[in-house]
Amino acid sequence: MGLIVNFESLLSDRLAPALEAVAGHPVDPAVRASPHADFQSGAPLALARELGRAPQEIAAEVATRADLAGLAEITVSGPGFLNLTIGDDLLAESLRLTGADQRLGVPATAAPERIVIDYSGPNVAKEMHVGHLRSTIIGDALARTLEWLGHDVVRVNHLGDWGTPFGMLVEHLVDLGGAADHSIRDLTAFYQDARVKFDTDDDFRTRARLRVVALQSGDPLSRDLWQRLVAQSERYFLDVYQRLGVTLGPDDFAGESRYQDDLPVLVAELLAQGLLTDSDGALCAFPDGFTGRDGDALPLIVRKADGGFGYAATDLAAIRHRVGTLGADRLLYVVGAPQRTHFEMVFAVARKAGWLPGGVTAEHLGFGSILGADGKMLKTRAGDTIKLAELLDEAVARATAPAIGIGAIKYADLSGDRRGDYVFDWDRMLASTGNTGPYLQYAYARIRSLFRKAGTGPGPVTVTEPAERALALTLLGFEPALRAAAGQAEPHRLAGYLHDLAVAFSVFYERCPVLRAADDVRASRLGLAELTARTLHTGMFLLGIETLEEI
RNA sequence: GCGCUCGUAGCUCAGCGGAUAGAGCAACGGACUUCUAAUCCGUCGGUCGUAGGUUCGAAUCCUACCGGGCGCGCCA
Repeated sequence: MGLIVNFESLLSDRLAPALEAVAGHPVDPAVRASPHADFQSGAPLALARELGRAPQEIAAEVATRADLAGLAEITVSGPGFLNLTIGDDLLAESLRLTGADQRLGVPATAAPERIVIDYSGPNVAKEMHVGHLRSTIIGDALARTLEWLGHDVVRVNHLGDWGTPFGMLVEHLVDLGGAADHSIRDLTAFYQDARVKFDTDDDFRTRARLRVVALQSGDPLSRDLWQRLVAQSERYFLDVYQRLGVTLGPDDFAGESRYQDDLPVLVAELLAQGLLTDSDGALCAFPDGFTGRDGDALPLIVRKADGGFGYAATDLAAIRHRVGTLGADRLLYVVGAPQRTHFEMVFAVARKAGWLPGGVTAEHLGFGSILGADGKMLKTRAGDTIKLAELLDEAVARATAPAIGIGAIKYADLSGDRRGDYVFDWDRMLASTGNTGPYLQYAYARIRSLFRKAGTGPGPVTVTEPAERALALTLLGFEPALRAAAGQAEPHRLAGYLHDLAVAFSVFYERCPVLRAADDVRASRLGLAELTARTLHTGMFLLGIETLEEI
């Protein structure tokens, strides 16, 4: 169901008429959470100049006129702020309503959209490395969140499973006898061996090029060998996803190869619309507003001079498919920041070609890099890229439980603004204090421990102590936090909220004995604890962070 | 060169138009016969890169500059 108790909007609704009466026209009450009260409105300050009156005077008049009966106390404060304090009974009643709701007071969206989220996207025949971590974690958190809010989410794992490297890889497999059953570790060495041969052996290079042609023209042997590489890689990816607690499954793979038959059609459509220009044999689109190093228009190369297709063509084909066939209303790409220009160009061309109609939005959700302690891109001491599987191994080894190690990595990634770079630091992410995964997991485990010992269940909540009040208010902030996180594709807003909640609970836990309290108080505090546990659990689930019953 | 992005406490980060800029770590000092002290409380610590501008009000918006990162025609 979802029954919202959103004090900001409730207060706004009550203040708006009073403000309008004083100002003579509608005014945004601008209600915000406040450090000086539960909520505040700064609207009178904005009106002072216009009305030629002192802001305190305006605030006083608004306070007098506003009908806040049964909702809040209002006082004038400071230079002309309106401080709003919710009544304790209303707080308790709001908690009751929220607690009685399966969805913790968060209604499913009234306007569900079909949202296609493109994330993770590793390369076949290559091991996943830290470079795939952020896309996988952030994309999954967004997928979980949007889905829970009632949207129809389609996860797409845009595998790198096609293109010239596969001529080389398949040819190398032929050289090795074709039937060998390689592990993915073998495949990493396999890839490097193939690469070396490609770079040093002219004969092999020629065969590799012919192999690409054979593969792309459907030669059965080539396809079979290629398919083995793909299947084996997919098994490995799924294993990593399972360890990471990521919701990408076998049905979500949609590699670049899937669009190969669409590419000639796509080129024909673009040509027919006059959107392509021949440039030294390559077919390029030149969307408006993009310039290169020399100041000339920047090309989006759709078909290379050798007749092959690059990633621009595949990305265009993917849009065409996601909108035309999957019926997407919204396309999200959780892909590193460096590809920003590329996607802007692809979107521009797709718009012009009509594959992205007006009602459909496409967003590139970029993210920063993971840096080492030296402030540079995270690498091993030897300077190699760090394999994801090994990173997960280390996380598990360093933590007291696998879920804590994995949760620490994921939370570290989700707790900061995704656009910024972040410094990877085991000690910090595994710390039990601060804005970390372990801190949230610990808070949750403490609550579960309470219930194991309680013997009785929670009862009606009454709010009296300051720590109870603070916790109650924080609990009721779940819905706005979630809305902010989903609306702007910023998981760190939800993460920050969960940390605030865990802190509010910890303070409550220190100051307000639960099990030793007298009957009614005990039941009430168990009620607060239970709602906290449910909120933490839900929020952590939406971020993809596992909860533990005990630590 | 052009474009994007980021410069907030010693460190790692929140805050992104409103009241004395907040956390965690680090440093120092407190709280466990008491529900998980993997916790909590306190102290110390900031010309919010610089300079202008807009505004009643700017870390937040605009402009310029400085500094870091990234991108800019056949890799994805």
